[in-house]
Amino acid sequence: MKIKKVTIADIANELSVSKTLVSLVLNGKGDSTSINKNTQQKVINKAKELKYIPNQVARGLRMGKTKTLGLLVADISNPFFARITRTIEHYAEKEGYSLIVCSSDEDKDREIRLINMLLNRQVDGIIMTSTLDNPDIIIQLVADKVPMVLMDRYFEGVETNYVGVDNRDASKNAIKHFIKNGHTNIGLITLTPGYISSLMDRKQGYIDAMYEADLTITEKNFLEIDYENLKNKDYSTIKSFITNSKPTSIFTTNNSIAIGCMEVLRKLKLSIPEDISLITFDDVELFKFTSPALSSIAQPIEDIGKQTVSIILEQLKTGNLINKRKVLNTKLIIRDS
Amino acid sequence: MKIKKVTIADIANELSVSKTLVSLVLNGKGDSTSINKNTQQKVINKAKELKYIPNQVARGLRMGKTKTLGLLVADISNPFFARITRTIEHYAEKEGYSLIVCSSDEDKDREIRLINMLLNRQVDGIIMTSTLDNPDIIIQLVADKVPMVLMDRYFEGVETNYVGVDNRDASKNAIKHFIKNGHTNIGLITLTPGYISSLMDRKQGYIDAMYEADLTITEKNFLEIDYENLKNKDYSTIKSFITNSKPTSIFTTNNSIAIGCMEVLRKLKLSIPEDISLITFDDVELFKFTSPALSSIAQPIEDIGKQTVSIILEQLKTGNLINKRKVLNTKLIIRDS
DNA sequence: CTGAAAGCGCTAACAA
DNA sequence: TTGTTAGCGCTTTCAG
Repeated sequence: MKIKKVTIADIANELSVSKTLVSLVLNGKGDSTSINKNTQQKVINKAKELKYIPNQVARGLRMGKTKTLGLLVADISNPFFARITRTIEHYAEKEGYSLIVCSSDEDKDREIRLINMLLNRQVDGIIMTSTLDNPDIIIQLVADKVPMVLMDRYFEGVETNYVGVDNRDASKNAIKHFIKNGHTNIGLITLTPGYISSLMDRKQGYIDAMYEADLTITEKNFLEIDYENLKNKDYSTIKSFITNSKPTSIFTTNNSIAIGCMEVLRKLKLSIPEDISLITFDDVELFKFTSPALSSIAQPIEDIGKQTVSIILEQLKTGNLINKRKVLNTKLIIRDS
Repeated sequence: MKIKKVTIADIANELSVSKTLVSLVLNGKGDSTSINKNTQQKVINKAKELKYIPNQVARGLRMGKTKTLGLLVADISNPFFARITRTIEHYAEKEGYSLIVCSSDEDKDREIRLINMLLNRQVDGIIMTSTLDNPDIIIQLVADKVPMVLMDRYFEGVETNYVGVDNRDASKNAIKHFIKNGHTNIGLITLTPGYISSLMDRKQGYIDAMYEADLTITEKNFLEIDYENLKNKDYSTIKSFITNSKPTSIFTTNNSIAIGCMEVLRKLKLSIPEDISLITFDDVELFKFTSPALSSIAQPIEDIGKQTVSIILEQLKTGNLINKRKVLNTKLIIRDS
């Protein structure tokens, strides 16, 4: 099927020079190895004429680096991750790196498979939002000196790079906003894999604020919805949570939950913010236009992507693992909800 | 930096067997080549013990296939493409394929660079939404027998695979809906690279409907907004279009334009649908919750992804290029706008 | 200034 | 039942 491929050997043969020379010239090392300008031009012309396509795979094998980064997110179709991916792609491309993108679907077995797949493919580094409950694999990666940066979620006690936001403080602020407006029965809806650091911190921020205001918290304040259910738009638990706990305000820990929540409130004919107030983590462009405009905590997506790539590139360039921790600022955007 | 890697040679040495044997066993060909069950187990154990990671790059070089697909979209951060990517990832992974994802940003030079990058990386096939005005490169790819499928956008006269929707008919229906509701001054806002097939067809559908209803169309009915401006949220041309042409209804050819449009209408204090009606191509989950709920043309995203992968896999399996054309159905969702 | 040769890790004839 | 050998296409000493 594939048409015979042109290799440097072909160019070398046609020109009766060595592969070495061709390789040197084609890699821009012609001048530094002082190869005849004339010969250089001939090589370049011939390459063009033959429509030579350098084989990155062979190159990767030889050089031990593929110029590829693995990007493992929870779900690429979530606008938060999609936008981050775009910025990561942008900054990675500047340095000649491509991205193998994959989604874990918040499934840890799947994530492990994907990490192995990335390792098989010899990616030069891995950027990931891990959904693991046990960081052993991550620790192993560090031990194996795999350049890596955790995004959005970290692991307590694991020495590696992390880029994210102060989830705890951001959530605390949101809850304080509720409290300031007289709310006392504040519900929190979060996701099931309860060990995910960002989600835990968001919950903790909630607790902090409630505690500080001397408000009591019981199990009735919390709902954990299963990722699978959320994905399948099965919002039944949200519905019963709202009807049972009757919160006057709700804090959701990510954008998908917020959407589910709006769906339920609409079905229940409860209006926002008259009946129930809503603030969510993650800002989505359209929240501005929803009815009512949704209040949210916006993450600095562009910056998260930029910092992430910059850290991984630093490791790739210096050849040393580093251990940076970048906690960026969020913005609480109060709209009409 | 990288720790010494374990190869099949290491396993072979430790066990005093040949690399061949190890390779055979590890690839599950132990039985078919009737290798001693015992030996097989020893190899497997040793591989585990040494934490052997197969090198896909070496394998790819040797076998001439990388088990990687290139996915080139206009912009991965656009929810339409993000969702398609997710489904493509899903179906590709089932067959062991990974995705190198990249965004062209509707920039043809960039797209050409990215196609070359994918070719360099020896992807086994390419799935793309091309933004090219000139299909020469695509024709060349076909000539070079690169498995490929065009998504969303095709090229007239180019014999290759395509998966998309009937843009023309879908748009025509939307406009007919406007007309049925008494609109005569209907604006169309689309994107600048006017040669993109899906966009052209959407415009043509508009023209069809207007023509059929004996409504006159002038230049004042059309606005083409530059992709860069749209991306930078520079909506000034939309604003002047609306104030000048004073349409009573607007059809936007994709979701980003619709968002820009809402932004402008809000600034202009024009309400939907009282002052201006709006229908857009592409449905976004949140349109249901915008104020007012936006009417849209929904594409069968799941199916587009599924068909796309299925076509490319068929080519990969049979080793023959095929030439399929799948035109899927859209759904006009009339909400409150 | 240019070339020969080795080898990255793997698979697949072909031998034994 | 297992091993030898020859590359895949490329880069890179080391020689000339």
